[in-house]
Amino acid sequence: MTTPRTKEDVVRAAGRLFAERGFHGTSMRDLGSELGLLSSSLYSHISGKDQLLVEVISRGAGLFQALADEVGESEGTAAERLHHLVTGHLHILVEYLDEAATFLNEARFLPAPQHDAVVAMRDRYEATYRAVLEEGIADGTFRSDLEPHLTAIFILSVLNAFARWYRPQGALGSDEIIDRMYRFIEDGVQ
Amino acid sequence: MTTPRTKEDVVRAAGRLFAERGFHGTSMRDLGSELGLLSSSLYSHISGKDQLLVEVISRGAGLFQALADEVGESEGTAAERLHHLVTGHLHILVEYLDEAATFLNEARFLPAPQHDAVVAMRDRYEATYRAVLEEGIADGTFRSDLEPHLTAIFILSVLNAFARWYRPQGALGSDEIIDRMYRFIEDGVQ
DNA sequence: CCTACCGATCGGTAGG
DNA sequence: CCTACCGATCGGTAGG
Repeated sequence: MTTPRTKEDVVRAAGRLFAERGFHGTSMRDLGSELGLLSSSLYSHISGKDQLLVEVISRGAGLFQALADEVGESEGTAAERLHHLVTGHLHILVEYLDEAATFLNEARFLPAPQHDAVVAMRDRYEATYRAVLEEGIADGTFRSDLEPHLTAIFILSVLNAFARWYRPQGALGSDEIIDRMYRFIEDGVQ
Repeated sequence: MTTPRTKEDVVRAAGRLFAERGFHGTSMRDLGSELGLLSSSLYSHISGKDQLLVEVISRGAGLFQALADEVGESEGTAAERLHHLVTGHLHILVEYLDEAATFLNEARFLPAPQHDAVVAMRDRYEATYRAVLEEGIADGTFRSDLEPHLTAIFILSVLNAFARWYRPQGALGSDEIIDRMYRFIEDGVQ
C-alpha cells in the first residue's frame, strides 16, 4: 500500500533530522527509521551520508544565490533593494526552514570542496548586502556613518537567527515577524 | 617534565573542541589527543562525556545569569541599562568564546534536566531585556511602537551571532565591533 | 595516567 | 527494499 520512497523523500527527511539533531547526531539508522526503512536501503537513493549533507545544503544555498542575483540585476532605490533582500531571505527561511538551519549550523561538516564553495558563496552573498548599503550611503538614503561590512553582518545576524527560534506553530505569524524585523533593520540604517 | 592535566584543562579543551566540531563531532579520543592523553585517562577527571558538556555550558550560562542579575538590581536609565546588558554580553562572548559557542550551538544535546534548566535560564535572561525595553518605552526613551518581546529577540540575535563570526585574530578589534554593534541596536530602538 | 579490554553502534557493502 | 554482514570507531570500565 505504501509507495516506495524517492530520493526527494530521503533528502527532505535528512534535512529535518540534520536540522533537529545535527549531522553527527543523526545516524543512517535514524534516517532509515524516520522513513520506515532499514539504513541499508538508503544507499539505493544516495551514495553516502556526506552526499546527503551536500544535497540538503545546496538546496538552501541555491535559493539564496538566486535571490542575490535577482537583486543584483534589479532596478530601484537602495531602500527597495534592501527590502527585497530582507523579505526574500526571510521567505526562503520560512519555506525551507530545515535546509536553511542545516546550511547555517552544519556547513562546517561538508567535505572540503563543497565547504569551500559554500564559504565563497556566502562571501558573495554578503557582498550583495554591502553593495546595497554602500549605494544607499552614497545617495543619502542610509546614514553616512555606517560601516557597510559590519552592518551587512549585523543585518544577516538578525535574519539568520530567525531560523533558530521561529516555529511555524508559534503565536506570531511569519508575516508579522518579517514586517517587524524589516522595520528594526531599517531603523538601524536610516 | 610535563605537569599532569587538571579537570580545568580537560573542561577547557572540551569547550574548544565542542565549539569547533560540535558535541557529537568530538570523540573522547579526540579530546584525549588534544591533551596528549588516552581517552581512558580522561575518566579520572570527569564521569562521562555528558558531564563535560554540562560543565562547559554551565560556565557560560553562569556568567550571563550574573550579568542579568546585576542589571536587574542596577539603577540608571533604560538606555544605560541596555548599554550595560549589550556590552556586558559581548564582553562575556569575547572572553569565553568557546563556552559561549557551545552554549549557543550544543545546548540541545544536554541531558534533559540540564537542558530544561538552560531553557528556563534563557527565558529569564530574555525577560531582563524585555523589562529594560518596556521601561524605556514607558518613559519615552525608546520608540513607542516597539514590540518588546520581538525586539529583545532581535537584539539577542545580533549579539549571539557575534560568537559565530568573530575571530580574535581578525582585522577589527573587539572594542570597535562592540561599539558599532551597540550603535546599530540603539538606532533600532530609539 | 596507561594497558587491555568490552559491548554497542557507526557508515557502508554484497547479493538478491 | 531486505537479509546478512563487515571493519572501524564509539563511550566507557577494570585494574594497576
